[in-house]
Amino acid sequence: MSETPSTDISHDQHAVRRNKLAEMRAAGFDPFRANVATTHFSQDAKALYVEGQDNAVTVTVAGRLVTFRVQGGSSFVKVQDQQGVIQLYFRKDVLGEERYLFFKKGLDLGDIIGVTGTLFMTKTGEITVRVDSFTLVSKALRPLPDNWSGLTDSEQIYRQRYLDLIVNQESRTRLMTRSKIVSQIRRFLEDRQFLEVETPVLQAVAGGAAARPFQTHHNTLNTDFVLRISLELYLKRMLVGGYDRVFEIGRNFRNEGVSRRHNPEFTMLEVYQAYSDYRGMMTLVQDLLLHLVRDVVKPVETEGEGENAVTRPSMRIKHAASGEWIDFAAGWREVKYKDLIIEKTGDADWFSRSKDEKVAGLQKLGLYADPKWEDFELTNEIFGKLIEPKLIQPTFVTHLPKELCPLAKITENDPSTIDVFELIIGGMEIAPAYSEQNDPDVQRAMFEAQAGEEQQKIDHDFLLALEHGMPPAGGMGIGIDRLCILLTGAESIRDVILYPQLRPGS
RNA sequence: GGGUCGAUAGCUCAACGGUAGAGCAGCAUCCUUUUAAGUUGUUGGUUCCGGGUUCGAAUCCCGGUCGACCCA
Repeated sequence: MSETPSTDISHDQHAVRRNKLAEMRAAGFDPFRANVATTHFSQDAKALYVEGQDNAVTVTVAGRLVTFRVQGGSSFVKVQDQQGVIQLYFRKDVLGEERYLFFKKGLDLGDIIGVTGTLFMTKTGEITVRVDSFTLVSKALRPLPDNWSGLTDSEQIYRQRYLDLIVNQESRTRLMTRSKIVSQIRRFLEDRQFLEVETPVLQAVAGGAAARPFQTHHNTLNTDFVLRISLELYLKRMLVGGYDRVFEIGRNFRNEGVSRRHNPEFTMLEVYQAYSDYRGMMTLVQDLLLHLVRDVVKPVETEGEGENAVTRPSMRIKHAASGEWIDFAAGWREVKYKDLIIEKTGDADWFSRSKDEKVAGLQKLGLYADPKWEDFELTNEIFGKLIEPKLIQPTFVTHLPKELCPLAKITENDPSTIDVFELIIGGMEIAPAYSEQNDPDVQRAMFEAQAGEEQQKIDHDFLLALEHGMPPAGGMGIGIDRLCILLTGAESIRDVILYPQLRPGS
């Protein structure tokens, strides 16, 4: 140990950067008070370059420094903005001794700068800005993760998503695709005269689904509330109110497990269309998904190899979990729930079997069967465990058992099923849709049958609304997060949610 | 909730009972068209936290925190 404390901070990047900032401020320049009037984003700027006409166009662009290569009196750096990366060329003889020194010594990877200069093409063919002037507009006091290896620690990726977005290009584009998907869903529905509405998150009764809600409390009303678990019941009130086509894209909250496919808060789209039914919803959801694949995801397929390779638009997306290609352009399969069960069990009389026989049937299929389960739960275990995960290509499963949803119309010639479908793609439930129940008496009876002893959980205000008359309607929901998993080929819901739920860090 | 695995420099990773290392980044140096990484030199560690075993622990054991995967 040395007698005198070392003042060498060259190893401490945070301290080095703070020193540089302090020197700038001492010299009368504060980067955090500076700004730049940009004229273009990076890719828009590059698009202005005309082949062979170097230095004809002047642009002002800004972004974060992501590469920094000094070659003596000239330097190449790259900045990244929302659109991507653009290369900048700094020369000592253009900028002058003092500014070039500031550039070389004052700037660090991660800093945000603005530059004005002219477009030219380097001898290796990259469109580049020849910098006439530059401004530091934000100093990064912390170093970036290594731009080459990226950020791999999943915890840091989720907790410090901004770092992930800066250095991991896959995350950048995947989460941008999510934004575009949501935006295009809105446009698609608005083009069909659907109105976007916003309904309460804080509710007295959490209805519309079977899930455990989060509880909260309003102080001045001195009332307990729950966070909504679905959008359904308030949107149907809109149908009663005469909004014939409505939708909402909103956050739902379910106080349940966290997994690769579940986040406690997640985004749902729900759509209701008066004078339609579940078959109308089939057309709507298929049109919507084809639009999203064609115009947002824009998959391409490559044929041939090397120089002869040709890429052309495709409608196929690779399913990350199975490696199978999901073909959206092929005819979408439609099959009844009962037929799938009969096919899987090999028992044409499955639905008239006793409960004991069903328990035995599950065990024969290698499934755990809890004797406390109801008949429909036993059957649905087969669907959930053995059938749904295998439905990779888009499949409408129709006519589910009526116990699975109390809000849909009973099938006219089969009182054991309801007029609904579940769209399964990639082994995941993507979109359920119903012919909505609008008979207030049937609806009340269904609620009471399901609620059992928990009568206080029935939304009587919703039943009152139905008694005023709700038009017949088709309703459909899409889990936006799962849709994004599917369309971006992600492996986990955390990859398509900017800030997935984690335990608070230390 | 249960099981398995993991946490080492700013980032990516080695070291698996015997002096904690490398690449990138940083710092210094030379370099005016480079494409992850130009030259030469060089700094940098509470090995997640707390106990224990041992002459000696990043490493073995126990407890905890956080994360990933699988199961419920």
